[in-house]
Amino acid sequence: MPELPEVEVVRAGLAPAVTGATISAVTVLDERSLRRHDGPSEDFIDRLQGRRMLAPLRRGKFLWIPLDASHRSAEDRAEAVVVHLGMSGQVLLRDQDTDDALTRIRLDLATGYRLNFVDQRIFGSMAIDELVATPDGRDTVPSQVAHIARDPMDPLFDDARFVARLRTKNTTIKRALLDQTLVSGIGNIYADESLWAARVHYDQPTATLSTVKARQLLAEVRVVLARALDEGGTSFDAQYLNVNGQSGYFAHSLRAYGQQGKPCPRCGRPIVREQFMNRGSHFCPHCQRVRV
DNA sequence: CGTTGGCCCTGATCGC
DNA sequence: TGCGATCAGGGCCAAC
Repeated sequence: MPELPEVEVVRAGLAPAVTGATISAVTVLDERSLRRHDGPSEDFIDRLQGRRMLAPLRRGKFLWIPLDASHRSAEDRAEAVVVHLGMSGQVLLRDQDTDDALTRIRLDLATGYRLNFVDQRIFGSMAIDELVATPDGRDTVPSQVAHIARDPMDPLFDDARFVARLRTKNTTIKRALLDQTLVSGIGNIYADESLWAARVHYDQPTATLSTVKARQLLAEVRVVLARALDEGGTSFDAQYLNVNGQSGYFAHSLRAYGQQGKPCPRCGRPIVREQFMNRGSHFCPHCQRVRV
């Protein structure tokens, strides 16, 4: 489900409710949602109950809430609650008398709020993870986030390095956009939308993209992500909702994703959907051609 | 080593 | 109404 804009909407929605709040009770309804937690659910619960949360952060599609370190000994590493929404995860901000279907983990806060981590397919997860320095030493992130690249909305994202790495890769451009170690936060929807905007075919080998074209594509990625964020993300159904259970509106602005059979907004010829990497790729065969 | 196919899962929806 | 097939926004890792 959620890509960078949707996760950022969740982060921003969570911030006022969790920052400075203390966790009073933790309920693990389905242990499979702790697959990325290094320990049993009792460990997750014990380490979280009574802890105070700091302002939530995000990189790409990963969201985390650092935990207040005040009660720990100096040798302990700082840690955070990491949330990944996978394909179908949501975080819903509720009162403590409200339950949601498919809630896998529930956090009750001393302020009276309840956070329901809801996830149909259980590809998402919550975990307590230690914070480590990023390879460039400029930031601290959960260890399970350390291997991914900065996202394109990050002021420290290195455009030149990204373009240079594209050139050395033996792969095609959509694969590269979805490779979170090259650039994070882009998923199937925004990959298709950005490629459409930049008029690049999904199967174009990255090594054959000119520097100019690569930079243009990166610029389109940023335009698409920023606009989607501005519209509250993409909601097709109840699979993506913000923390208050509301839909985003970017589905109305999609140009390629899910538009198979409809006219290309640029040239009027039908958008086509093909299978690629076990998913759908939506594109305009006229505007987006593989250039050798 | 870098790249890739297969797999992890459930529930909503659609067609018969 | 019932039921099986199909589909879904992601990430990981074994196997090549």
